[in-house]
Amino acid sequence: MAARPTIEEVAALAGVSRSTVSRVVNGSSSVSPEALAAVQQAITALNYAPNRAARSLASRQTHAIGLVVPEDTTRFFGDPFLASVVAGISDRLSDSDYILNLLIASDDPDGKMTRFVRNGGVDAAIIVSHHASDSFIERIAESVPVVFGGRPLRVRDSDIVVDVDNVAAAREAVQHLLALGRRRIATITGSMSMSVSVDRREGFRAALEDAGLQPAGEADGDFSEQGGAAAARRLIAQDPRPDALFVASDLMARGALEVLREAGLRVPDDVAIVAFDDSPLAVAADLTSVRQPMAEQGEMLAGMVIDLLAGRAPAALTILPTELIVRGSAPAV
Amino acid sequence: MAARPTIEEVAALAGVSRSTVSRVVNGSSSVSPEALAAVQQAITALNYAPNRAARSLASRQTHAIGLVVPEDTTRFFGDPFLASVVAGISDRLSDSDYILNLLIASDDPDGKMTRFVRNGGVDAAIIVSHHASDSFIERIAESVPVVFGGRPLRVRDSDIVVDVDNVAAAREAVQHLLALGRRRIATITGSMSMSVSVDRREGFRAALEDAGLQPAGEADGDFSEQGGAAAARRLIAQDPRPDALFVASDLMARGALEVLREAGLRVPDDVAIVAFDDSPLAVAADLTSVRQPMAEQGEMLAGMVIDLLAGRAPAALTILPTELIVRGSAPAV
DNA sequence: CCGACATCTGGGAGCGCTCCCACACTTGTC
DNA sequence: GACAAGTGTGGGAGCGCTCCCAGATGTCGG
Repeated sequence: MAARPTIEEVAALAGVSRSTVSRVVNGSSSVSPEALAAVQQAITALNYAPNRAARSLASRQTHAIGLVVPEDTTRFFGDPFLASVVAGISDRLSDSDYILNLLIASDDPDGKMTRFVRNGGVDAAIIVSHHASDSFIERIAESVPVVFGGRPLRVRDSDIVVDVDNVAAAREAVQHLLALGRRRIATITGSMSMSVSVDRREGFRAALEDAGLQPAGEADGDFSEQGGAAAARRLIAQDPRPDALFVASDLMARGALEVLREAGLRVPDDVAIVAFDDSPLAVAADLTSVRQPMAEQGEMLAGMVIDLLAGRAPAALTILPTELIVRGSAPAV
Repeated sequence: MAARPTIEEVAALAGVSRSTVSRVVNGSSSVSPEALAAVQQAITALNYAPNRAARSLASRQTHAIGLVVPEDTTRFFGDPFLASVVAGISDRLSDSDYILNLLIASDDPDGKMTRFVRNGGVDAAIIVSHHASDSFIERIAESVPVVFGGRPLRVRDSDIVVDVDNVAAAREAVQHLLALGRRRIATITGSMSMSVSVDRREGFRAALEDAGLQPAGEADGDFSEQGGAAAARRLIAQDPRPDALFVASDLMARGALEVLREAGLRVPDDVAIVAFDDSPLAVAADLTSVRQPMAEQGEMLAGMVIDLLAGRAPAALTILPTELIVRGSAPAV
């Protein structure tokens, strides 16, 4: 907890002016080699670290990017999708001089998070796992540039979004189950306040309709493992029992698998499963799953924010590719 | 992205001085009711939010607390222990006017995280999941007050630590297995670069020694689900096979359970298991587990940091109680 | 009726930077 | 040899706050 030297002290030691030190610190080109060397030496000698607050105040930027996740802590931590996205974001950001600020709160009752953003806590925000009810998001978008991971339910013209084609991906997943000869196909959806859930259900319904079939059940699993288990319990209690499940996330599928096992149902013989995300969970549980490039999505989100802050306008809508990864829970035909 | 009003503009509208507005914003007492009302009105009218950077610069504090987690993102997200601790910290902090800054990095190659802290990014840091090799922690502790969740391997006099008695807790866990009549007891440990792992193994050994027994195996599961599975695989390959496992975390136990099931071994009949953490995972998997108050630990860590910053010196070492929660994986005698 | 004290208020100074302009000094050009 | 066009450098101003001191006003007791 040594006293922190100021730029002025570094300048004095290096025998140059404040400005020159600032140029060195900020990597400006027009500094003579001698001055550069002297300043660098002074910096290490004094163990100088520029004051963030002063820098922010003068330059009007914080060099911080907020990742807003409107979920409670438990959910945030449990979900491999979010984990991968965060990993992607961190990865991309570690090449830049921005730092990541995780802002996790299912809602923002006292407005602390919103206030933090509005007070100039971050230069921009990435928003993932956005629910229709998250009104504080709008207040955030008013004060800072924003990029969405996953389309918000109500898109405004100015919104910048990175997403996958959930409808098409879900359709393909269900078509795989159909190709396997399954006819009583049910789905476990995510929360309907999120567009991903709505879209995947839409793809599910469309595929069945194309085949002239009715859904064998739709249950909300709320994107959690327990929710997936509960939904599976409801679905297999039906008569006739579904012979296939399209589950909107690996995590919910894991919960469902447990329930099927307890019920003595074999996967895929009795019930075939296609899940979504292709997270490490899918590998571990041998789940056929729709791969969406989660880490890439994170990287892309981060890259877009950087572009945005650099004055380059990113594309309003980016659609990333998905791919059905076939494993044991719904094997190849 | 409306222009942000300054304190000066608020003052002008309210017909008072900058200072009075500052007093209102910071909750100072000596402001007349009329002035208070006028200022509050002006603040809402202009939608004023004080500039964080300016405030930090002038007051020399950031009102941010860093949570340093020296793990990679995947591990950070997967572990229910960390999830609960973070939840506890957020909870406690949400009553204060501090915000939480998650600093997650298994190491800090370019020193960005360290630099952030040293640049005055946070007022203090909470460090959890500390490994012996994390040298950047020391640099952080040099520039900012620090509180440890879980004893670091090398404790310095000035360190403030919140922990549980891992040795005693592990001992009790193993004694439960002994009381069940198990005699070939093995353990799956966490990473040996962490004191929790060393301590729990010590408790394991001590309990066996008290009973005049030898460990039936010790395997490092690295506190991950896959690590736990791999460790279990190694342990059950031994001859004679262990009839009980003390696993140093619920997450590793989950991995082990899967392996046991695949091997056709029944729990608890063939292999009894006592795990550690008593996270939601333990409930879901019906694991007997040592409860440690994770959320409370988080709350306590946060409270201590707040105390520290308020000039109140917290106790150097706080030991939280543990309790063995008996479930199906190692039922009551 | 005046000093002693509490209560409220205003404004100067300064936090540690960045940004911009001005000023050397060099180099090249016709 | 005068002028234009670079280079590198220094310092003033200012970012939007907080902190502190001084002043204004009110209150009370002797």
